[in-house]
Amino acid sequence: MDSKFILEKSTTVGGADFNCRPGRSVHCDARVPILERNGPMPAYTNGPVPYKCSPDGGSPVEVKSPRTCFKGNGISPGGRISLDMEKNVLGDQKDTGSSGILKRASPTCCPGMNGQLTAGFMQLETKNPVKQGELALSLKAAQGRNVPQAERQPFLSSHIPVPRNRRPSGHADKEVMAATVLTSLSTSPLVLCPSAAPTVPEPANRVWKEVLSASYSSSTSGNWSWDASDQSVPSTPSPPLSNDTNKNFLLLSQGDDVSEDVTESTHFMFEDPIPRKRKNSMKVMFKCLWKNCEKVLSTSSGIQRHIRTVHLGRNSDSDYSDGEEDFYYSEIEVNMDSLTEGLSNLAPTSPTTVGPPPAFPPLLTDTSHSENIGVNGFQNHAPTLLSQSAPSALCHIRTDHAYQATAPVSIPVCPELAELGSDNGISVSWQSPPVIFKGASGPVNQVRTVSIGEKRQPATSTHTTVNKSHALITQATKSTPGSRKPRGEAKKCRKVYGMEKRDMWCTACRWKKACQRFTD
DNA sequence: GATGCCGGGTT
DNA sequence: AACCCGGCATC
Repeated sequence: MDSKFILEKSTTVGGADFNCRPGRSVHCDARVPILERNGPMPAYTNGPVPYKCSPDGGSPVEVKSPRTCFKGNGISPGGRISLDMEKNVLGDQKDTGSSGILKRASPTCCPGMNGQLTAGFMQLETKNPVKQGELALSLKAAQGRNVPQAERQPFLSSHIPVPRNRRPSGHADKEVMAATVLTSLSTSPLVLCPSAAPTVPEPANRVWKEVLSASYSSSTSGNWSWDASDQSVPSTPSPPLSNDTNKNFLLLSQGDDVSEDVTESTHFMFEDPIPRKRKNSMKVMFKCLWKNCEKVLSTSSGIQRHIRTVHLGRNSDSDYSDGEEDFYYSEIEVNMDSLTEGLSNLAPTSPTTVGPPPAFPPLLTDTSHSENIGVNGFQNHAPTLLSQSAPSALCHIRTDHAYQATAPVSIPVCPELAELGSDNGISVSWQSPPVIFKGASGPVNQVRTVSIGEKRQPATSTHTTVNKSHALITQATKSTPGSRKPRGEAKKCRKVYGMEKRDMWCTACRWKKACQRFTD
């Protein structure tokens, strides 16, 4: 059941996939704390917390969430989480196992979370009467003001019906309210007790339900507009609430690109022909690697346009691209499950705090090893434009070694490219070796290898082709069967990195084999 | 001489 | 299969 899945996942943020490996794993692994994707969160888990989740009109489904509260060590969710997050950002990787998720709960990493979780918790019915009462009291005003009486559903203790006719309305206050509710809920000691009174006072429950509904409604009336497919979501039996949450989360930090690619993003998030398919929840996204910019879009064109217009100062009206943008974004795999989980867990920590995104994820702050890689693959992916403020915390960048990769998307990058950024007064380190991003979801549909010359000067592509043709002819004429191929023109790892940085070579070069990174 | 990498050996 | 290196062709 989708709802179950969504709810379940939304309460296990700990699974957020943070295994980012930009460029070379050698540096990346050392810098980036890799959080256990599926590991338990012992520090914050005191046993399953039963919830009942039911789709619209459906029967309740009990979901045992490993984490919805932060009681664990008796710490206050908000403060402790932020502290842990800072620690994690600073590189402390020792205790990622126990608090990995919470570390990423910092508002600085996931700004704008206060509104989203509400959607994720929409159909959640807690068995905690006390909390329900608190919720009712604290949110009653908001409910009465924002939820039309007609939309109020008759109370059913077994499930929470989702209003079918949600209307957009002012949502800021409701989001805050909902976040507050979630905070209260997450901190409630009774939440930890599955044996708590199973029945919930009707008024409280209703208010709770309405709060969530209102929040959900507000979440759908934010910065984007629903297309036809989207509008069906709230009324479908199993609305992809997690998707909504994700979308909200991703869009909040998006800024100027939100409106222009709204349709794409909604398609991306909602037009999944097989919504129940959760085996492969990884989505290929494109993350801007510009310093202090963590924009994540779902399409390469979108991220290119973003980089071109925002960072490179190019004419936004022109679609012309010289390819330079390719080197300022990277392809990442976003674990949608993790996103959902992250939303659910992060919001309660600081529901009203929408802090600016961190300067850059820890893995990228080290400019000497920054992996400013251009990656362009999966172009046939459903057009989408999404953005999130904490992609590094929830995204998974997979990089396979060039020599070992099979049909990867590879973008050779040379140090010379660093100068490209300085043309615009921007200093960017390009010492990192090129990387190959290979999507985890099946075969690569498109392989694009771009050498520096080719990439930078599309106009000369024909010239390059001519040269290559010539080289082939020359080779054919002078080569004999069994003879070695002529030496490639591209700089190899040895030349790019030098002997002193031999560890940065591709494996093939290290083994004195044909370079797999700078292929000809 | 530096570089690229084939071919073959070792683990 | 991963790793390493002698040796040769190429620049």
